[in-house]
Amino acid sequence: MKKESKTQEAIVEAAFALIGRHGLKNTSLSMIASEVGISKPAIYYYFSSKEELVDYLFHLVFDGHHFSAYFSIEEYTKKNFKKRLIADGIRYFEEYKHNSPALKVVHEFVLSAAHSPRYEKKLKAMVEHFLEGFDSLLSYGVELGVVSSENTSVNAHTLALIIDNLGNFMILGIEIDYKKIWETAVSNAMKGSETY
Amino acid sequence: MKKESKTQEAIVEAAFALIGRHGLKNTSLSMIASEVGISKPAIYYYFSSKEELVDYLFHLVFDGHHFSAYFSIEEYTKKNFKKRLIADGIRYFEEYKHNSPALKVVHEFVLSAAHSPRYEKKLKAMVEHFLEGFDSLLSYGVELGVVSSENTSVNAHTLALIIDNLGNFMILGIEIDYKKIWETAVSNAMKGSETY
Amino acid sequence: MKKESKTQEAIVEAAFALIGRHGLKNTSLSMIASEVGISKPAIYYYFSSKEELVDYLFHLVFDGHHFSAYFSIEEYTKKNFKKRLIADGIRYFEEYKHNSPALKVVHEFVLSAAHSPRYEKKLKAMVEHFLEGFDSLLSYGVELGVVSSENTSVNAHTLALIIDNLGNFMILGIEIDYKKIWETAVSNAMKGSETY
Amino acid sequence: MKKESKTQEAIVEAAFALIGRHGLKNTSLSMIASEVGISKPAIYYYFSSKEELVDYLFHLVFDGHHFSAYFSIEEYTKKNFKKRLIADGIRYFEEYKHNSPALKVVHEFVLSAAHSPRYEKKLKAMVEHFLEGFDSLLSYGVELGVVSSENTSVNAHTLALIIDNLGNFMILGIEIDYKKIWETAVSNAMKGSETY
DNA sequence: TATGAATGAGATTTCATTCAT
DNA sequence: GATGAATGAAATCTCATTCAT
Repeated sequence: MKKESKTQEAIVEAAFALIGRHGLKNTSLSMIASEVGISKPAIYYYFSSKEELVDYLFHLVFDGHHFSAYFSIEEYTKKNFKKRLIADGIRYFEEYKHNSPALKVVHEFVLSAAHSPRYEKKLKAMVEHFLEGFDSLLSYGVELGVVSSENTSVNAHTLALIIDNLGNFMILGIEIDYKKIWETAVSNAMKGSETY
Repeated sequence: MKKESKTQEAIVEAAFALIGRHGLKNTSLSMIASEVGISKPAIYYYFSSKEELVDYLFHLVFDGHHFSAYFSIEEYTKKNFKKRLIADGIRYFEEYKHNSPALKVVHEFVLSAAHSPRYEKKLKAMVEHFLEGFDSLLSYGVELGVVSSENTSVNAHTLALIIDNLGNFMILGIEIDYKKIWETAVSNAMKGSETY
Repeated sequence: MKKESKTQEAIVEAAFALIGRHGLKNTSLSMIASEVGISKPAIYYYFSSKEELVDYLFHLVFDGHHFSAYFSIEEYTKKNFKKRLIADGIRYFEEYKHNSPALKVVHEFVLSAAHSPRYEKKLKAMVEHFLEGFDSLLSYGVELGVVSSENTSVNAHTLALIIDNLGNFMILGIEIDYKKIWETAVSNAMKGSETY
Repeated sequence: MKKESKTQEAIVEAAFALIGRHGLKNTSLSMIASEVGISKPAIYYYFSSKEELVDYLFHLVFDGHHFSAYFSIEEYTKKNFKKRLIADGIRYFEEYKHNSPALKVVHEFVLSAAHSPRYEKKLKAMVEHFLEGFDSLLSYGVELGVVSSENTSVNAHTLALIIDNLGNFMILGIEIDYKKIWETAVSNAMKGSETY
C-alpha cells in the first residue's frame, strides 16, 4: 500500500474523470493539469509519461475488477444460491448507473483495446477471468445440486456475456428491464436447457 | 442518392480501413490522403471537414445496419422459425470473424458515443432498433405459436444483448462456443421461462 | 539538380547561419522559422524532422568538400608543382577567414562527431579522403620527380594535419603566419626528410 | 584551494564523464544528479547554476593543461633535446588514446568556443600559451645550439598545429603513423628549413 | 477537380531553476 | 547539507484547415 501524495491522488482522480468524459485520446495532460490546478510538468514528477499515467489507471481499475470482488463463491450455499447470484449480479451492473468515473474508464479501455495491443492482452485476460469465474460458480452450484449439470460451461459464458453487456447498455442509457433480464438469465442458467 | 466519384469512394474506403485499424482519433486526414494517393486538400473537396467525413461514415454504417438486413421477419415460418433464427444470428456475428472494416468502425462509433453526444443519440437509436427488431420477431413467433407468450420482451432483449456482445468477444479473440451459446439462447427465448 | 523552392532555400540558408553562430543543439526550429519569416510547421513541409534537415545540411556541406575541389591534381606539373600546392592550400584555408556559414557548419559537424555516431563515420571518411588526396598528390609529385620518394605517406599526412588545423586556428582568431607555415610545410614535405 | 567535499568531487567527476560522452548541451543536471546518486537541487548547493559548474570544469581542465605540464623546458639539454621533445610529444597525444574524460571535455570546450564568447577568449589564450610554449622551447634549443635559428617561430607554431590535430585525429579514430609524423615534424623544426 | 504551400492551435516532453523544509 | 515538490520556458512535432492557383 504505497502512500500517494495528495497531488498524485488529485492527478489520478482528474485523469479518471476527464478520460471518462472525453476519452483517452481527447484527454491531454494540459487538461489534467489545469483541472488539478498544477503545472503540466508537475505531472511528470509523478508519472514519467502519459503512457505511464494511463498504465497506472489501467492497473488501478483492473486490479479492483476481480470476479470475486462481486461474486464471493464461498458465501454461496445450496439455499441462497439463486438469490445470491441474482443479487450480486444486480449489484454489479447497478454500479454503472452511478456513472462512477472508474467504470467509464473501464469502458474506455475495453473499447480501445481493439486497436491498442498494449491493453488487448490484459483485457482479454480479464474477460477470460470473468468467464472462468462464472464457470467455477456454476460448477460449484452443480456440486451443491442446485444447478443442472448439462451445458454448464455454455450457461456460465452466457451469464458473463449478459452481465457484461447490461453494463454497456446502461452507459448508453438504454431503458430495458435490467433486473428481470438478469433474473431470467440466472434461472435459465441454473435449470440447464436442452438445445433443439 | 448523390452519385459518388471514384475518388470519394476511395476516400471512404480508406477511411473505413484506417479507422477500423487505428481508431477514430488516431486516423488523420494525412493518413487517409496518402492511403488513397491524393493530396490532403482533395478530401476537402468532398467533405467540408473531418467531422463531416466521419458523419458520412457513421450514416453509411448505420443505414446498412438494420435489423432486417440480418433477420428478415417475412421469411420466418412456423416450421423454420427456430432454425432460421439460429442461422441468421450465426451469420450476423460471424461477420465479425472476417474482420470487416464496417463492423470495426461500428465498434469505433460505440466507443466515441460514450463521450460524444453527437453519436450517442444515433447509437442509442440503433440499439433500440435492434431491441425492437427482436421484440417484433418474437411477437411474430408468438402469433405463429412457436414462441412462449410469457416474458416475450425480456427474452427478446436478452437475445439482443447476447448477440451484440458475442461480436465484441469475437473482436477480442475470446474463445468460447459461440454457436452453442446462441443456440441455447434462442431455445430459452422461445420456450419462455418462468422466473423464480 | 533538384529544384528547391525559395522557401526551402531560405530555410537551409537560415539554418546554416544560425547553426554556424549558435551551434547544432542551440539552434531550434523556432529560431530558423522566425529568421526565415515563416511558421514553424512550414519547415516540416520541407523536412520531416529536425534530424532530416541537419542531415541535408550535412550532405550539402560535405558533398562540396572534396579534396579535388581545392587541389586539382591534373593541373599539377613538374614546373608548377610547389607553387601550385602552396597556392591551393592558401586558397583553401583562406576561405575560413571569410567566415562562410558553410565552413562554420563543417566545424560544427567535425566537433560534434565526437558524440554523434550518426556523423562519426561520414566524417572519418571525409578526413581519410583528404589524407588519401594528399597521398596521391605527393605520389604524383614523386612520379614527376619533384617530390622525394622517402616517407611520402608521412609527409602527405603531415600536410593534411596542418592545413586542417590552420582552418581551426583561423576560426579561433589566432594570429600566426599562416602562409609561411604552409609554405614551409610544403617545402619540407617535398624535400623529404630523414628522421633522426 | 577550497576544500572539496566528497559530493562535490563526485559531481565534477560525473559531469566530466557525461559531458565527455554526450556533449555539453546533451548533459543535463538530471543526468549528473542521477549518476552521482543525489537529488538535482543538491548540485545547486555546490554550484549556483549549470553555467557555474561548467565554468568550474573549464578552469579545472585548462588550469591543468599547461604547456609545462607536458614539456618541462628545464629538463631539456643539448644532448637530450630531440629525444626529449619527441618523447614528450608522444606522451601528450597518447593520452587521447586512453580516452581520458578530461581530454574529451577539452574537445567539448573547443566546440563551444566557436559560438560562445564566454570560452572563446580563454581557449584562444590557451592555444596561444601552447604556441608560446613551443616558441620558448625552440628558442632555448637555439641557445643550446641544437635548433636552427631560422624561422624558429614558424617551426614552433607548426609543431603546435601538428600536435594539437594529432589528438583530434586520434579521437576520430583515424589510423595514421602518429609517432613517425611527430618525429619527422620535430626533425624538420629543429633543422630549420629554408623556404623556396 | 485537385494540389502546393502554409498556418494556428495544441500535444508530449525536457530542462534549469526555485523554495520550503 | 540535501531533498521533495513544483514551475516557466521552450523544444519537437502533428493536425485540421485554408487559400491561391
